[in-house]
Amino acid sequence: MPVVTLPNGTTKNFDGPVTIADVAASIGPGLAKAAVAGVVDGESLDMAMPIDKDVDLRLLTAKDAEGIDVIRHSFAHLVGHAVKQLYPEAQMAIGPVIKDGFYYDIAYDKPFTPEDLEAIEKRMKELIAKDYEVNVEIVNRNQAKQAFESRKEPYKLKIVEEIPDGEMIKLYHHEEYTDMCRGPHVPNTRHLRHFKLMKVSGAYWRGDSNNQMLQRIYGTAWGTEKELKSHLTQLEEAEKRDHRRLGRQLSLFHIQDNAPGMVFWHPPGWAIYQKLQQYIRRRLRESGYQEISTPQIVDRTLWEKSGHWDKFKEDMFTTSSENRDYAVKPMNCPCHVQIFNQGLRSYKDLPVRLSEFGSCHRNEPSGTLHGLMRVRNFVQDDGHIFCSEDQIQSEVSSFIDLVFEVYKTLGFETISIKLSTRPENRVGSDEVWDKSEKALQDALENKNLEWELYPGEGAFYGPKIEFSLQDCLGRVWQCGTIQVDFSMPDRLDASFIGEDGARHTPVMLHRAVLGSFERFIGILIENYAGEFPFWLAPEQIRILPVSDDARKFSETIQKKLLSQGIAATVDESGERLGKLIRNGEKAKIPVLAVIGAKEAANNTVSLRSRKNGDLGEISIEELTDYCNQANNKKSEDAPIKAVNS
RNA sequence: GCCGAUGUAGCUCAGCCGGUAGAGCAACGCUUUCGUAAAGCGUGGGUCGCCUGUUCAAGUCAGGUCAUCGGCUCCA
Repeated sequence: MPVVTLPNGTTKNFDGPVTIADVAASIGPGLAKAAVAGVVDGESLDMAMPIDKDVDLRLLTAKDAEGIDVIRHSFAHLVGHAVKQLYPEAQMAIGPVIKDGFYYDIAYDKPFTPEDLEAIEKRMKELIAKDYEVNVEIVNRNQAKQAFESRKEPYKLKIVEEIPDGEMIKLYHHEEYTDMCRGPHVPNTRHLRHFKLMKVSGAYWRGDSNNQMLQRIYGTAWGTEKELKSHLTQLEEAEKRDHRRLGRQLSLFHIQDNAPGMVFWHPPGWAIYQKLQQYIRRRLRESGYQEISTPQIVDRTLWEKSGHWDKFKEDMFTTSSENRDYAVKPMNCPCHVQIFNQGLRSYKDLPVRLSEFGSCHRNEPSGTLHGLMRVRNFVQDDGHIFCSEDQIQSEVSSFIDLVFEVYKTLGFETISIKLSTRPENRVGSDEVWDKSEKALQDALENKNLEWELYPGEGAFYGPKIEFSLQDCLGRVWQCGTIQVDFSMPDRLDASFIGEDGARHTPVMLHRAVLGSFERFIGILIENYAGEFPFWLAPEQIRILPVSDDARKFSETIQKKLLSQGIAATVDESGERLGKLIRNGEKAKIPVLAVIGAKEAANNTVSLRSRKNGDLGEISIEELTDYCNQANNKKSEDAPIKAVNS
């Protein structure tokens, strides 16, 4: 006599065993039709699964995130169904749910072409239209093996072998196609409607680069057509914001064949870079850092001593001269230790905070390069804090404040934090690990911050905190980090004289706020869609002379603005005003200043903002005041306020 | 590094079954001196990524190579 309790607290009594589908039907025909699976006492199960005891039940539909995941998972099976009909020789590996969709890894001799993808999608739509029942069957290991032996599915067999004893094995029958899955799956393909196959790519079996490469078919799937459309629109929007595309359009930078992964910054891009760097430089100075600069190329022996040569020599660029081998620095820390090591340090000197905008080269594999986001030459806003163990917590604490302040200034409000603790292979005693992990954790907790723990994910030399920010499209980018290092100061002979008069080894904190300028500017370009806030904009004000008569006055105004550090230009092209405005808007300039006979007579300019159009006249003094304020406060578009107030 | 795709004018792209390249925008010139997202007319511009091969003939076919793009792996 099972009693089923629903989420709203109501109960349903049944005379004997029922299925989840039966319960749904007893609640109402609408729900029975919409339900794709049920959660029974916390476990997600198929609609066909029986209930023979008292349980809590929650039904899943396309309106629940979990329900959509069931739908996505079933879409993966549908790929299998279609692929096996079209390409019977193909062997199915795994087909899981991912963010926004699903994929299926498939072994097949011939590469799938975009035409194949279209054919598969078409066949999937035909299968969906049949509204066929998906039947789930619980089997034992031998039955599962037999099924996939006869179906010639070697990858499925390997998976069967690895299912732990006692775990339920379920086969899902989609007409003649059979797949294996933990489930649950939709009971009928009528739940599968709103999807699109996106792309094919290679993927290693089990994600191991020693294994065979399979073909992965990616798809996106949603509960409603509207959600699908909006997802596709968002992808288009992301493409429009692509920093490589905007980088070309706005002439910010380029990368060319003979210097793969290295950036040629154009004047506008370099202007942004400079403003960002000057801002960070100032913030670091205010936070007690001393800026330094260290060599690009250092003798191999230093890298041997630091341990980098052993681990990363393949990824370093090397050169030689007069029988000495050198490496181009892949990171700045060993050089920073060299500066710390000059002269004798006392405990009274600690913490020593050294910062460098250090240009590093790493020979990243060719296939990983990606615009500004993954390059071979980048500049870190790097810094190393040499301190005592007791100082770790307060240093970490003030670093966290710095990260939050900088991200906020740069337009990012949503920040997530990861704490990674000791891995299996590590250096340093457990006591020191205990102490430094606690220091990081205490620093986070004292600020009431939410953070996620990643046990075992720390570096071999110490635990770390990583900061990720979320951009306006919801994408998450890991940027800042602070890492405790017990190893390098010792390897490179760093020491200080303690209160006791003896030599001690300092702890070293590696830290960066932005990470790399290249990547961070890439993120900024995409976050702002190329429409940089006033203070960061490479061209802040473009003056548009209505006719040639206005040129003289335009140039006078430009000089005045330039002399106050405001990036102003005059459009000398001689086009008509409509065209000048169009070009200014396309160049995403925050403020356009129109100057004609009227303005020249009144000693004013007429402003037009990127966001709000024509704003009317403003005096030159007011304009410069507000621009200076905007530059200092790093606010968005202050000249607009000037006119409105 | 691995799998697949791509590489033609400054940019975006077309170019069929091999017969020595084309559009729009941009640039340049002339006319126009203009008031809030495109004035009109005209002109110039290409070693078709690079190398080798097949062919009477290669942007087009084949092999190699470099780079880029989408993923995978990696990211000290």
